[in-house]
Amino acid sequence: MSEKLVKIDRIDRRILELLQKDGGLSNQELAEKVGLSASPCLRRVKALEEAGIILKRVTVLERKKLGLALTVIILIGMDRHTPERFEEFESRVAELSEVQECYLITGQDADYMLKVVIPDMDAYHVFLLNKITRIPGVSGVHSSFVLRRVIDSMELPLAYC
Amino acid sequence: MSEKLVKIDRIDRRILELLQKDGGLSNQELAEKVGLSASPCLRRVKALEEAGIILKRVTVLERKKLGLALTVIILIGMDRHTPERFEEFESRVAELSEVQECYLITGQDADYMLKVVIPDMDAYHVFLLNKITRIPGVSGVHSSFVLRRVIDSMELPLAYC
DNA sequence: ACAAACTTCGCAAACACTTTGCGCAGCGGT
DNA sequence: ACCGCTGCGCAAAGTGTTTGCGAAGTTTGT
Repeated sequence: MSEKLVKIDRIDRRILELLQKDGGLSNQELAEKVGLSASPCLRRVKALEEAGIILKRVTVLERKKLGLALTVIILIGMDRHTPERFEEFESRVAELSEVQECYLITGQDADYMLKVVIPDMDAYHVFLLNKITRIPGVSGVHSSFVLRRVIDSMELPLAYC
Repeated sequence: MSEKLVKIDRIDRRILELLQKDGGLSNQELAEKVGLSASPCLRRVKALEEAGIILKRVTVLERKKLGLALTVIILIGMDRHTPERFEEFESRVAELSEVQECYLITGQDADYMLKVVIPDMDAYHVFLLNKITRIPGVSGVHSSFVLRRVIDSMELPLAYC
């Protein structure tokens, strides 16, 4: 992690746009799409990785094919707002593979927002009772079930660069 | 999209686990990690793609390096629950590059949950006023700001397979 | 229990892509 | 106009991917 500075020009932005959408693009395909030959294109991608702008590649799987039909948004309130409570909660949540996202958030109603992926209601019931409500400090839990996935990605808006 | 059936054995599961974490793994590295030679490993990955279990690869970028310091969870209520309202809302939201996630959810307080990534409060203010509240039918909007990102991934739990 | 049919492996050859060194062109500052 | 810097493309060398094929192990049917 040398973390050098990189000034992102039009071509870099295009590279980031394309790679965000398709991380499986070969360097050659990418080069062609941005109008460069393979070597400068690869050097740019490497530089973006060096700079820490490109973090990693991941593979996205289809949840339904894996029997994970249910996605739940959970809002959780804590009884006391002490660092110990938060640390305990966070390390316990980090152990749970069903939790895809967990954020500490502002707001009077909730302290944490979780996104959980799980096979069905039965499994969710077990998950909630045995995993979430067992964590010390958890006082209020509100579950919202996802009916429709309008947008679900990790793409960042590059328009502000 | 032939979408053939695939029975996921122990090795397939391992492949999916590894690829979820690091989509940039070469087939050779992957093969070594799962204890296979390159050719059967590649054939399995291809089969998982064919079956639609592996959806795509994406590249994850570092938001802070791109000047996107703020993440907001927005809960939105609609005035009338008609299909037209929902369709209009969803197609308008799909146009907004700042919106990373958008789900139609159950619950009395809100109809939609959005996750928005944006540079700062000023930009968010503009975004909310010019983009979100302008969409017909949006009646209640509640913003929660992300203070800490405990978990943020797209990994699915493979323990249920 | 045995054989046919099927599955899945590893090896090796053919092929393709990635990666590096190098020379050249364009640009900004003096 | 010249020097230095940056970034490009070409080409060669190095790696990785991909395919065909025979062997080994497993299941199915008789």
